[in-house]
Amino acid sequence: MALPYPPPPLAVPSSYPFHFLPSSSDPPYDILRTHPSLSLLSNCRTHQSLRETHAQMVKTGLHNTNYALSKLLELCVVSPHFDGLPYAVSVFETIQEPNLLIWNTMLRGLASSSDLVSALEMYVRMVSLGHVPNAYTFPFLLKSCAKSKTFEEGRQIHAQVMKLGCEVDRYVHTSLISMYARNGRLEDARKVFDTSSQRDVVSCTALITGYASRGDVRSARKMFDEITERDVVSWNAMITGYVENGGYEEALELFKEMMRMNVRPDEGTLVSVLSACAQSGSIELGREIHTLVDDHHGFGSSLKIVNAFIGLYSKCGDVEIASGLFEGLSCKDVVSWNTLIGGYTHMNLYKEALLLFQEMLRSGESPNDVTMLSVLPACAHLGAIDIGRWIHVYIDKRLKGVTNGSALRTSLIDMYAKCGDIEAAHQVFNSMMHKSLSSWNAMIFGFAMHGRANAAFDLFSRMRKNGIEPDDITLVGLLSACSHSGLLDLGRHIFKSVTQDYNITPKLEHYGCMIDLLGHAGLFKEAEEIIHMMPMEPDGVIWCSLLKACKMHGNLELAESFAQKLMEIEPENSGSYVLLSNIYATAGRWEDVARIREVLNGKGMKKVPGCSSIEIDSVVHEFIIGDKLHPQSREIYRMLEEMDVLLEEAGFVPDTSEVLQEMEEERKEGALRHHSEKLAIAFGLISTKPGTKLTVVKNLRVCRNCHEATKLISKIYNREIVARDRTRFHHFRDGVCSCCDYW
DNA sequence: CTAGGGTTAG
Repeated sequence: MALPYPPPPLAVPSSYPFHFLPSSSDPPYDILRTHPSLSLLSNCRTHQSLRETHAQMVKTGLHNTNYALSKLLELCVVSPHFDGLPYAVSVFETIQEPNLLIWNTMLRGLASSSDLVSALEMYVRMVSLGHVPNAYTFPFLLKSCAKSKTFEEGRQIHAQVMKLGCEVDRYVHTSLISMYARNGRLEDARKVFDTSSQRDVVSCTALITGYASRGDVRSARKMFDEITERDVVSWNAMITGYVENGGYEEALELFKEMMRMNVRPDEGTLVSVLSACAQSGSIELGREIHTLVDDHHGFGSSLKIVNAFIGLYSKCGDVEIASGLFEGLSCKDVVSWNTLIGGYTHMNLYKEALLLFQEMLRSGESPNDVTMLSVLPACAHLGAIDIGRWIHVYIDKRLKGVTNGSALRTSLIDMYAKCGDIEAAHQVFNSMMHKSLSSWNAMIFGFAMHGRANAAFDLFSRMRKNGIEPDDITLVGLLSACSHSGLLDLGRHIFKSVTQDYNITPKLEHYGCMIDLLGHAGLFKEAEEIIHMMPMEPDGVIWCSLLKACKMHGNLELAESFAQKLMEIEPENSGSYVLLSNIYATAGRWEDVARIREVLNGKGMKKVPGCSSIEIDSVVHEFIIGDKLHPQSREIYRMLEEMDVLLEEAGFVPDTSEVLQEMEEERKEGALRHHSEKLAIAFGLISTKPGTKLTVVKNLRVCRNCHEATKLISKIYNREIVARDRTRFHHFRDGVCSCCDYW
């Protein structure tokens, strides 16, 4: 048969930046293999040394050989010492005719990053250039599909596997099982599993992980028990499966059994077990393992294990030891930073969390999604909106397609709402393509907190129209919207529908909101009926809200009995004593005030100091009552004097009963003692341009005096002032507050 | 050159 001459041009997509030059013919293999530049390659531990070796290769002409290039790429892609993937990609793009090994190496690298799209693009490019994938290609590709949560692509790859007859390859077979299992498609995984008669440990382990990640620990255990020859990995998979599903006891039990059977634990075992200890609070076993590890095995130098210990100690409350271990690390990775930052957030040490985050940035470590999920709540607590905004930009720029995208947005909504910028929160919410239930919930809570009950309920009906079922948290959000706005009847209606319409068993929080609403309205009888009716004991928050209601309605008798309950439940909480003494003071019962103070002093308890913070130019400034520690203290107090004069001129009369109830030593400083929020506002006024909105965060509730004063200040200085107290937001503008004096 | 498990948050 005569071939056409000249041959027809190759159909090559024009968009590829490839130069189809004739491939350079590689020199004999032996020369290549022993070439000095190539032996240098394996010693490269930094990005810099890699580039130098690459330069060597260019000098000697090795860069034109596919063999040397594949070695170079492989090193870039697998090196644990640095992230060489971007460099690999840039080198790859210069290769004139990459061979199958090189394509596979690139896919290998892309599979370990979690970038499915790039991996698929690479595969499509490879195939459309006429390469036929082989059994080495698919495991990499399937790993990419397993990591992302879309199994559609995985199924298409499966079809390609079948077309090429690669399903008989052991590696491909297990990769397919794992891909389906990790995507939650256990039926499909099982089908692939059953096509082979040989049930090796590896396939079984893939299924164990799949069952466990879907919450089906029993099927996982059944599979585990069926394995005749278990290896470390299968033990680890089962232990992790238990940990993931909260079965810490079983996990630790299995670990002990594993030790009894003389299976030597590896790094992965310890990491899982330590995670179980951390989450279940088994600090003793954790310490035991710590001494064990220090004594025998060489695990002390393993970064992953040290990180696991940092997690253990910071979760179990020993932040000192955790930060000691962290400081002792000569080489920290993202996880080390994330773990300690998360530990600080966990222990409510928000300032420390933010400081460590800033140190992380200075050190040159790039934060990832997990970092942000720890840092954003810290911003939210402290009202650090500038840092929060910075993080928002960072997420948009650098964390575009990460797996936790939805969680990150939800965390941003919460951060903006808690930092006082409800509009920004709303914008983030509206920009979300895939809204999860928790993002709806976060937005509803945001509106509730800002006293915008209408917006909360509008959002709720939008949510229902979108066919989304509310959960218990959604309904707490709605109830708290009612309780922040005093919507008693609507609250009653929602409370009823919790059980009747949504088939949700009311939790303590639902009862709490309802009791708060009733107490606020002075309906103590009804509130107490609910307390008798509910199946659980009320907590401190509930008694506290009733106590506050008593103060508002001047109900001394009930106040005493509620305070009694509160002291029983939380004997070390000074709040109950302070509240009760305030109530006595309002009623003029000074001997009772003195008596309570004595009890308080006798127990060595101290009133929690009011603390307000304001963020100016990304720096959070904290103030406590009467505080003179700030470097600009003199200017602040000068401003306060001016404010007091103007307030008086505007007709402001302080409520003296609130002044009189201050503690003795505080009273010495007179009636002009300034609450922390006023200090923060004064500082805000002198540190920002006229007309700038001020946002203040306070740890306690705003007192009536300060509330009145702030209303006037917003008018006198023509400033919008947003203040967050313990439970909600107040937006002061032109002499009025968004809460309409109901809080 | 390949497959199963393993740190951080929620």
